[in-house]
Amino acid sequence: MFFDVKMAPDLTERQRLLLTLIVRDYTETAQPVGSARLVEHFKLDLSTATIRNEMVALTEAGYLRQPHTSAGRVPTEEGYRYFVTHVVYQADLPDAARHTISHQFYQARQDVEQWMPLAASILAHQSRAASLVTAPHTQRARYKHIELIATQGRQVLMVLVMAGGEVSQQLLTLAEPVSQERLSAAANVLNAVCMAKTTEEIAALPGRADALENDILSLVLTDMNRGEQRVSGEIYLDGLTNVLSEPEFLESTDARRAIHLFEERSLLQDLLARAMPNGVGGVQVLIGGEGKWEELKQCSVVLARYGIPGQATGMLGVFGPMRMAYSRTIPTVRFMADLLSSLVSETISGEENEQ
Amino acid sequence: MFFDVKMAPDLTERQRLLLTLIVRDYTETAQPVGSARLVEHFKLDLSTATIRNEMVALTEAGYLRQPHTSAGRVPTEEGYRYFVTHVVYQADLPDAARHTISHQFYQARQDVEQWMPLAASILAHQSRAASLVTAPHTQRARYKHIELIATQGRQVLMVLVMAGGEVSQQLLTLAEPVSQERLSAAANVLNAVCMAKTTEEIAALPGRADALENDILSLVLTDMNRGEQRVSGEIYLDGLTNVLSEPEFLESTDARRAIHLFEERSLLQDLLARAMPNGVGGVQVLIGGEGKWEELKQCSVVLARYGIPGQATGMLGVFGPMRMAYSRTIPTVRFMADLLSSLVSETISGEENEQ
DNA sequence: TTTAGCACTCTCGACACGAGAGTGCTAAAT
DNA sequence: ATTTAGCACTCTCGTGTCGAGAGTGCTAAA
Repeated sequence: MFFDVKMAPDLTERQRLLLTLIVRDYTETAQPVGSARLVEHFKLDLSTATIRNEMVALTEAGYLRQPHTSAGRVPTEEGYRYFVTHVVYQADLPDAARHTISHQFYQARQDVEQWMPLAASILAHQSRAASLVTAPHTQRARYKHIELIATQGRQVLMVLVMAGGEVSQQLLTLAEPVSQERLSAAANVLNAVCMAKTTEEIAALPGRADALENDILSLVLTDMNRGEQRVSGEIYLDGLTNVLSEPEFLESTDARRAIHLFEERSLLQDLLARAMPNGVGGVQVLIGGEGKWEELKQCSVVLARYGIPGQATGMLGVFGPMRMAYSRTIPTVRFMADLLSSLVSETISGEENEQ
Repeated sequence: MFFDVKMAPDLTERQRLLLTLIVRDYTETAQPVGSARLVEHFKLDLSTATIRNEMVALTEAGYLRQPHTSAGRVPTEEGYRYFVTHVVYQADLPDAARHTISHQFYQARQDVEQWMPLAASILAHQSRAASLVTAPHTQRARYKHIELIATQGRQVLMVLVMAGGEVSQQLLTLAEPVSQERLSAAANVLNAVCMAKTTEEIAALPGRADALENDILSLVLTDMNRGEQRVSGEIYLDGLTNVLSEPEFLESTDARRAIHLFEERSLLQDLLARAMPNGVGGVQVLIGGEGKWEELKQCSVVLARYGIPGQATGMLGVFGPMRMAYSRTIPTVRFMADLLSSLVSETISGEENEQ
């Protein structure tokens, strides 16, 4: 979906500069930028007339548009896309930012449960927009461990651990009370039998003689299946208020629809699934919904997948108005994806992977 | 903070009726309601002039106000409070709603992790506002079970279960690799020693001879302490978009501040802690921030605590504009609190508590 | 005590008008 | 051939005016 540099030779160097400046200025001020504003604010050594001439070229090329006759120019979706692919895409995050982020994660490396909210918070703060992070998800769940803990009566807490470190809990109500010893025995048997197996392999096992073990086993299977069917685990959001105070969200009703997308988790999962079919790697930038998402008309989403392809991956990204600070957002998203990838690989493989 | 019925005898029966109708109409339409509108919409057997006379009385009593000279009346904070305490407070949720809610929970009773998001979703849907639910939290954490699971290398997953059913996971990096057998042995020892003990009791134990056990034990303690210091566990939100589309949130900047309150979890926890010092029981209604919360100027919050006092309690509530459908919200919140209380008591005590 | 009547006040939408911003075009300058 | 100055043109936006309409408070009659 990205243009190659050589495929867009239709802009002179100066036009490219002007487009860049217009995008930069507009993302800051949210005001259409005119020729005079451009020359004074960026101290250009050109007259406004020259700039106006270039502007008509950029407008005809489809990168700019005028809200009305006597207004300045505003980037179109193509304008943003040009800016993203040609100017900012390969930019790196400044060292200072890299260090502070690494530091924050170093402090939280102990506690896996803090990773996701921390990542969401950092993303939201750095990009000054809304962020989303999904927990890493094992595409092919592998059984690691089960624990059965008796509470009083017939209630039993089942804790199921996957190879990737995912943990799911469930409260069962048995037909009759069972002692902790009995439960532990059953758990031990199942742990021995199912170790490192996938759903299919477990399903293919011969049925257990013991009724209790059999019941638990089927629950384990449904639980693992449910995990696999989800596109990804829980979704962590942060920074919605950042985006709420942007001027384009003050009135426009279709901005409100976009936020609705974020609350309805199923919609969001659908978006993630369809936006990123590919593996870990590049940062995907969805500008204005790309015609596919009506709800994202005025918005942009910067997404990346992290983790280890084929084993456990999750997604993270930033959501904001189309007029977004891509030059800050894209490097941040890429860096965070790399960082989380290395954390996940430490967890799974146990290899020490200082970065 | 509630008025007693006998403390507010300053309203005649008819004035109370009119106040009720005005509140009802205003919560629906968000438009100031005038005398003519009142008589035609509710088919009153009175003239508009009579109603106007009563309105001046209600206005002088502080229950109504006029946005401007030629506008209808709008309830004041005192007006809402009167309505809440005298008209709607003891109202019950209709049977139909009770049944559907019970049904939804019955289907999800198996899976503890679904309770909170489900409760938040139901609250948001029923009240058509934003909802929040905190996980039940054991005020005095009691150790129940620990599980240590080796991943490759020096990484160990620790799963700690409390008596109330809370589970916390943590990823440890040991100084040197340790076998699963060794870990299981240590876990068994700790489980035997710490069973059903509180933080203080565990801290008072003599140090373990074994270095591994000692290390784990101190981690357990910090983890339990962290749980106790939190006002409550994770906070589940839902329905923010409901409240976002309300007219008072379209422009007003201080409505935006209120939403900010919801994102900054620490602020929210502070609010919850200060709003509900007391135990389980009544539903607390905060109207317009009650002078204590600047951020909630135009908003109301309906809160209740649920669970078993002294053992495990959580909070749930609804957040919306001051112009909120209290007559639907308050009974829903009360019912949900009761429902969750009985679920929690099942989990803790294991008693079957059909409701 | 209720109601009809009426003058009064205030909001709100429509309309007009002028200032200002920004443009496109043309012709001169480099 | 490119850049620039100049200028007419168009459009937005804020302001002011105006009239219609809504809703009130008051007074006097029922």
